[in-house]
Amino acid sequence: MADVGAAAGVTSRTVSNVLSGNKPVAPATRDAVMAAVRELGYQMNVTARGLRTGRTGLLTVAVPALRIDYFAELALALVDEAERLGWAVTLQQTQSDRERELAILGGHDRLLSDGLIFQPHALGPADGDLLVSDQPVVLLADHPLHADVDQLVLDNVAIGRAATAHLLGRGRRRVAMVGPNHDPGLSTAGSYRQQGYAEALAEAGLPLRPELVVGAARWTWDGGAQAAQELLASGVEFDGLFCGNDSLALGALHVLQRHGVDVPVDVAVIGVDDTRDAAHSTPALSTVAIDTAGVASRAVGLLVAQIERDDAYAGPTTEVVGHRVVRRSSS
Amino acid sequence: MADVGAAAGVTSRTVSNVLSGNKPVAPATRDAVMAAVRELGYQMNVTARGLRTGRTGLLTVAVPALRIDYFAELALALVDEAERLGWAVTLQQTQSDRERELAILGGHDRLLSDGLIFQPHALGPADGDLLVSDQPVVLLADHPLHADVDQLVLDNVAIGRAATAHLLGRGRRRVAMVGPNHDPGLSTAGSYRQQGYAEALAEAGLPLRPELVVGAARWTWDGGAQAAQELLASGVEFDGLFCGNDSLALGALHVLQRHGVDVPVDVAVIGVDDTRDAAHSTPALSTVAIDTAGVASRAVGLLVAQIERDDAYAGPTTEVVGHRVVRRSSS
DNA sequence: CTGAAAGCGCTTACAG
DNA sequence: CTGAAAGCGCTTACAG
Repeated sequence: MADVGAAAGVTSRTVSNVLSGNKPVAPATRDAVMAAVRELGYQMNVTARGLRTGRTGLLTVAVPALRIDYFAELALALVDEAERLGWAVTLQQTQSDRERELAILGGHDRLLSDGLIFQPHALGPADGDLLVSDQPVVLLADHPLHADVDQLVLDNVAIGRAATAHLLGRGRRRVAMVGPNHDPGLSTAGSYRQQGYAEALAEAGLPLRPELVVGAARWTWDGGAQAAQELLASGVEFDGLFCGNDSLALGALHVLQRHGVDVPVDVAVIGVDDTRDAAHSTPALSTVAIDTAGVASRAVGLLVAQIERDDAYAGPTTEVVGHRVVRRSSS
Repeated sequence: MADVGAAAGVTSRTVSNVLSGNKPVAPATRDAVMAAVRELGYQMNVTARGLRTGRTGLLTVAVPALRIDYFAELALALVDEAERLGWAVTLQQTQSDRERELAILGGHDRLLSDGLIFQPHALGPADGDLLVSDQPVVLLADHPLHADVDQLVLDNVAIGRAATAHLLGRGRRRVAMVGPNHDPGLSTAGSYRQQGYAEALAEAGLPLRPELVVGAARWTWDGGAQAAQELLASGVEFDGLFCGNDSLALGALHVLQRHGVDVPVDVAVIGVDDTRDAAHSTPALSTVAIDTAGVASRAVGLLVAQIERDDAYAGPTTEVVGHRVVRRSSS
């Protein structure tokens, strides 16, 4: 930068002012500096700028795994929203590994960035106590964590209840569920959604039949296909199927149809998330839509407000993320 | 860091050595330092470390748009591969905007990172001359750029030829194509794949019928659905359909089926990319698979070799990315 | 509007 | 194995 200044007949301060635009510079000086920049092929050292200003222009987004459609769509929505506000996003996957998630909470394993949006997967509510971070944080979670930070939380019990109630409302009386994950290490949305499922059945005065509930270790298309196989193989009768997410539902849908089950006549199916694929299946998949774009916009908004010490930022809040049933042809 | 040293009875140099692991430190000293770190809740300033070492641990991946399945899968494969080697990835979208792509080539609009993997979309071969970068770069492209850097290039003509030849090999004689994009600003893969299509027809001694070629401005599911509508509405007969990518093919497949067209009996369909959705449609979609994982691994490998000045790195190369026809039920 | 200088928080030769 | 000090390349009060 000093070299550029020398070539333009000014000091590095003026070069800095021209390049950053922080302070006004006389047009002639400005042109001379830009000419020198071009001639010397000067490119600013962004790391040095970052050290000085305390800003990197980067946000970190940490999710369990990008191979899971929901997290991929969430991450990409966050990238879009951040970009709109002039920030770039660095992606980090935890693979639902508890140690890794604790390291992120604890502020170790820190990437170069000004703030963190973190979706834990293997942490319980009490683990929030371990949040020690001197950097701005927004948590996205399946349940509130015991931590004094911004949190956007899904109401998974309500989601499970809404999905199940929808199928009951379509006249189904033997509604099966695919999804609960009893891995003790993972506090997934599965058990909360299962609770909602049970509540909806109870509200309708219907019995909870354990044989209608099939677990799925991984919430993927293959997991859903396998669960549907199991359900069909068991010979148990069912006329409705609530799947923990859309990936499971699409896999299940495929298997049901291959076995000659008419969806929705024989079995009505509903998923959760409203991923892009849901609208494209045949029949198109009913689902409980989670407002991913809304989550992304709110999460980035809160994080940037923290980073920029926005006056309008009133301190940590815990907000519940909205959801709504989207009825399509599968139910 | 000096404070931590004071609390542990050493200087910042020793704290640095303990934290970085660069130099051996006596166990007792080491423990004292770690204790002080914990007690003071010290978290290293990664930006300062970056300025000093000249490394950020970050790679930038710039693609046209993450809403396009192929680029999303490519970007996520790059994230996976980078993570495997201990690097994190910052994502940047160009929206196929020529100015933005030129800014990236020119080294302006630079993010904090040690290297760049860049898939241009609006640049012609000659634009490569504008590549002025003092940072390591790997280009992923639809055609070689005139630049002395590492490039991984698709052979799009061969891909179009292979897809079309596959349909011809299945006995089809009136093969339609969806995809060419005649937007002069975009040097997409479309025109190359169309050239391959034409070559395959010529090799089989079949005429090129312009009425069988339908453009698609956006290579999305909706774009494919719309193109199929047009094709059906035009009343032209066809028994094979080559789509520029899988998203187009899945949209077209949906519309064909909704209009009672039996795939593959009436019309055999093939796409390109082998995105995850291709295997999940009914019927499962035939496609020309691009070795995305291979591209990701090679791209990250080349970039890291440049960054680390690996002795095994022999200077810029241009390599052709592999592809192969995957036959499924749609053809 | 511009110069000369301090300092952001690390790492690393230079000594011991 | 550790201390004292320089320096990475910027930005920004302090002066003028």
